[in-house]
Amino acid sequence: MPMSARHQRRQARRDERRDELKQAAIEIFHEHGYHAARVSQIVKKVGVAQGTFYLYFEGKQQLFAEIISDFLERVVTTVASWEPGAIDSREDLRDELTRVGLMLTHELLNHELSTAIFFNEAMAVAPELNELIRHFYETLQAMLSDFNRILCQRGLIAPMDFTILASMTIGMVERVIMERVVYGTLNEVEPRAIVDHLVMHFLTGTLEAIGPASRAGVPEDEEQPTDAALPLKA
Amino acid sequence: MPMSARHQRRQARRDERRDELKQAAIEIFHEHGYHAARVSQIVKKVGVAQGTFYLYFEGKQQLFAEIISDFLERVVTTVASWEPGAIDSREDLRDELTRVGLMLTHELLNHELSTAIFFNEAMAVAPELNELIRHFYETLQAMLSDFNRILCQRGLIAPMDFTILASMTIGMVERVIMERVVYGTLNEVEPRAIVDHLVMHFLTGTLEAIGPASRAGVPEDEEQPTDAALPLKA
Amino acid sequence: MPMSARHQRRQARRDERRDELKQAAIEIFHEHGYHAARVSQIVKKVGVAQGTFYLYFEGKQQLFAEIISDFLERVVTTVASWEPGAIDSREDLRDELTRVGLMLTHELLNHELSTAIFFNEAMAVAPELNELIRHFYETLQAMLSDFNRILCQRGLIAPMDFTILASMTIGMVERVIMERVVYGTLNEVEPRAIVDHLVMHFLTGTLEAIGPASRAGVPEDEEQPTDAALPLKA
Amino acid sequence: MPMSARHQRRQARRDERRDELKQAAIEIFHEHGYHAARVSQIVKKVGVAQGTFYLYFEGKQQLFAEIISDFLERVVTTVASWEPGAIDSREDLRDELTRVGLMLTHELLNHELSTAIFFNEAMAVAPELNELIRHFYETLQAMLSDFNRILCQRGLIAPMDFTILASMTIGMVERVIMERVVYGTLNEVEPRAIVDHLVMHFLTGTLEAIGPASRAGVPEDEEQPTDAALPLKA
DNA sequence: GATGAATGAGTTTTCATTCAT
DNA sequence: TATGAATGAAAACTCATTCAT
Repeated sequence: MPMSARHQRRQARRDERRDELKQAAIEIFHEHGYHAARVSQIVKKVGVAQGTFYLYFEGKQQLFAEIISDFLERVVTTVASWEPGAIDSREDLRDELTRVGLMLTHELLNHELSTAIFFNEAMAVAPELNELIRHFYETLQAMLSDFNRILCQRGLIAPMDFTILASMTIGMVERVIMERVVYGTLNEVEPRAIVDHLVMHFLTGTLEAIGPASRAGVPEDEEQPTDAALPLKA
Repeated sequence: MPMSARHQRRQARRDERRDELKQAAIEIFHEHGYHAARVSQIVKKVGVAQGTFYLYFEGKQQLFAEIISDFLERVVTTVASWEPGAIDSREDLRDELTRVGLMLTHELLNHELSTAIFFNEAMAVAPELNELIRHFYETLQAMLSDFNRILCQRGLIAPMDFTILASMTIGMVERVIMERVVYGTLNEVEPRAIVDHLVMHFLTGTLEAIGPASRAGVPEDEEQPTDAALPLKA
Repeated sequence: MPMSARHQRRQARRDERRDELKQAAIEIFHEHGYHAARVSQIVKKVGVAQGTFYLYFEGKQQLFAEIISDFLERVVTTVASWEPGAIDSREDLRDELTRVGLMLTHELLNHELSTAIFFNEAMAVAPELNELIRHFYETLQAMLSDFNRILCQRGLIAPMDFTILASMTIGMVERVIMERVVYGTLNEVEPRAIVDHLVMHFLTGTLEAIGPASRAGVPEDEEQPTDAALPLKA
Repeated sequence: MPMSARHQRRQARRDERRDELKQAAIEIFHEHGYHAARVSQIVKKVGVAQGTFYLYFEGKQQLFAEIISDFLERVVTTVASWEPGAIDSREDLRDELTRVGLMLTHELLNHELSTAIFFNEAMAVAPELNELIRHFYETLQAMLSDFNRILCQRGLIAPMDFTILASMTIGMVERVIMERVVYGTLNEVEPRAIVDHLVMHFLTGTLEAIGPASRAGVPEDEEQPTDAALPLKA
C-alpha cells in the first residue's frame, strides 16, 4: 500500500518536529536534570504550544525513557559489532578491542548530552526505566562474558570469573567516559589515548607502559621502570 | 565545663532519635528513591509527628545530602588508609591492594542501602550535591593518581596516564560493587573473590588466572590457557 | 500590527477573568482580612480551580499589593486634579476644596471595600507594601504642602508649618472616611455634609457654624454662640 | 488578708518577668509586625524557654491584645483628664487643649513602639481586637462630642455636627502622631509645636498664623498675609 | 494539526501550643 | 516554676496533562 506523496510529506514534517522536540528535551534534561526540567521549557525552546508536546509524546517520562532507550540501543549495537571470528593472537585481540573501543567512544562522544543524562539521571526517574537499564546491563554483561569465554578458550586471556571481568570492563569504560563527558576532566586527552589505556589495562593491567599517549603526571625524565622490574607471576 | 547529668541524658536521647530518623530515611530513600520518598513516610516509620522531623533536620534535601556525605566520608577515609610505605615488591603491592580492597568492600557492604542510594540517586537530586560528589571524585582521583605515581617510581607499575588509570580503577570497583549491592548479581560471590579479581585485574589485566575464586562460567575442565600462551609485550 | 480577531477575543476574556478574580479577592480580603483570607476562598467564589488563580496573579501577596496600588493611584489622581490657578478669594478656595473633596469622597465611597482594606490591613502585610504606602503619603504630603504654600502666598491662609498642616488635613479626611466606610458610623450623613465639615474646618476650624448640614447632636434650639463671642487673635 | 512576705516577693518576681516578656514582645511586634513575629523570638530575647511564655500569657494573640489594650487605656485616661469646668474664654480653651494635647503627645511619644504597633498592626490581627478598637474609638468620639457640645453651649465654638468634628479631631491628631512615630517625618519638630498646630487648627483652621513654631517651608521673608485679608464670615 | 487556558492533586514546611519531666 | 521536645493542623503553590476551539 503505497502512501500518497502528500501523506509522505506530512509524515516527514511530523518526524522533523518530533525530533526537534526530542532534541530540545535532551538539552533541557541535560541542563536541569529530569526532575527540574519542565515541559514548558522544552516547548518554549522549540517555539510551539504546550499542548503540541502531547501530540508527539505521551508525556515527559515517556519521552525521557525514549531518550534513554535510544542511547542504550546505540551502545548495544556498537558493542554487538564485535567480531571475534578472526582473532587468533593477542595482537588481533588488541586491535579488535581498540576498534570497538573507538567506535563506542565516538558514539558516546557524539551524543554527549544523552550520555551525561544517562549517567546522571537515568536511575532516578522511575522503576520501569530502572528495569530497562537493568536489562541493558544484563545484556551487556552477557555479551562480554561470552566474548571473554571465547577468548579464554582460545588461550587469549586467563581464566577467571567472567561475570566479574565483564563488570570490571564495563565499569572502566563507563567511568572514563563519565569523566570526560560529565565532568570534562579528560577533555584534552585524545579519544585514541583513552581507548589505548582501556585496552591495555584490559590486556595487561599495569604491567605495560602506554607510551606515546602519556601526558601530564607521567614522570618522563625519570628512569622508567623496566619490564624486567615487573615480576610476572610464574 | 561538665554538663549536667540531665543535659547529657537529653542530648543522648536527641542523638538517638536523630539516628533513628536518618536510618528510616535511608530505608525510604532506598525503597522509593529520593524524589518519590515522602517525609511523611519517614516519620511514620519512626512513629513521630511530621514536625518532629524538622527538629532534627533542615529538610528532606539536607538530610539526603547528609546521608550521601556520610557515605563519601567513609569511602575517602577507607581509601586514605592506604600505606604505600613498606611496599617494595609486586607481592607487597598485591597484599596492600587486597587489604584496602577488603576494607572498602566491607565498608560498602555494611552500608548497602547508602551505597545503593549513592549510585542510583545522588547525582539527580540537586546541583549543590553534585558539587559535593564532584569534589569526592576529584579527591579520590588525586589520591589514586599519587599512589600510582609512587608505585611507578618504585618500578612496581608501568608508566602511563595515571589520571586515566585512576578513573579506570574507580570505575572497576564501582561497577562491581553496584552489581552486588544494587542488583544483587554477585551476591553468591565471596567479597574476597571480588577483591581478588579487582586486584589481579589492576596488576595484570587478563594475563593471569584467578583460580580458586572461579565460579560458574569458568571452563574448569577445559584445558587452561597456559601463561606461555600469553604473548607478553617485549 | 493588527491582532487577529481570535487573539483579541482571547485577550478580552483573559482581562475579564482577571477582573473577576481581583474583585472576588477584594471581597474576601475585606471580609476576612489579608491573613485570614484563603486563595481557595477566592477561586471558589469565582468558580475556577486553584491553579487558575496563578495564571493571572503571581500569588496572594502580589494580588493584594495590586489592589492597594490601584487604590492609591485613584487617590493620588483625584487629589492631583486640584486647580489652584483661578483661586483668588477664600470663596474660590472653599469652592475648589469642596469640588476636590467631593470627587475624592465619591471615589472612595465608590470603592468602599478597597478603602476599608487599605485602612485596616495594608500596613500589616509586607515591608515592600509599607514602602509603597510610605511613598504614597510622602507624595500626598508634598502635594498638599505645595498647595498650602501657594495659598499662603496669595494671602488665603495664614503662615504655619505646612508639613504639619498637610498631615492634619490628611488625617481629618482619612478618619472621617474610615468612620463611614469601615465602621458605618456616618452612613446617614450626606457625603456633601461631610465634605462641608472638612472644608470649613480647614478654613476656620471651629469658628464658623455649619448650618444646614447639622444633625443629631447639634443644639438647634439653643442660642447660638455669636461670632462676637469668638475672640479672634489680633 | 495580708500576704506573706514570701508570697509577695514571689509575686514581684512574677510581675517582673511578665513585664520583661511583654516588653520584648512589643519590640518584636514592632520590628516584624504581629504576623511575622514569632513567640520563639520573644522568649529568646528574654532568655527563657518556649514553655515559660505560656506561664505568663495565654498566647501570642492574647498578649498582643493586652499590649493594645494597655495602649488604648493610656490614651483614654489621658483624654479623660480634660477639665471643662473652668473654661470660660477661648484663651482658656486654647490653654486647656494645649495642656491635654501635650499630655497625650508625651504619653504617645513615651510609648513609641506601642503607638507604632497600634497604628500599623492592630486592625489586622483578629476580629475580637477590632471590636475592642471599635469600642475605643466610640468612647473617644463620645467624649469629644460631649466636650464639643459643652463648648458650643458656652459659645466657645460654633455649632456643627459634633460627631464629624470629633472624627476630624481624632484624625488630625492620629496622623500627626503617626508621621512622627511611624515614619519619623516630624522628628525635628518640637512636640510643643505640633500641639500648637493641632490646637490652632482646631480653633481657627487656617485663619491664624502660628508664628514661632514655623519651620522650613514657611515663607518667612515674604509679606505675611494680614489678618485683615482673611474675610471672616459675618 | 495546533493552541493555550484550565485543571487539581499533592507535599513540604512552619510554628503556636502542650505537657512530661 | 521552668524546660524544650513533641505535636499536627493548615495552606500556598507547581506543573504535567487535558480538551474545547
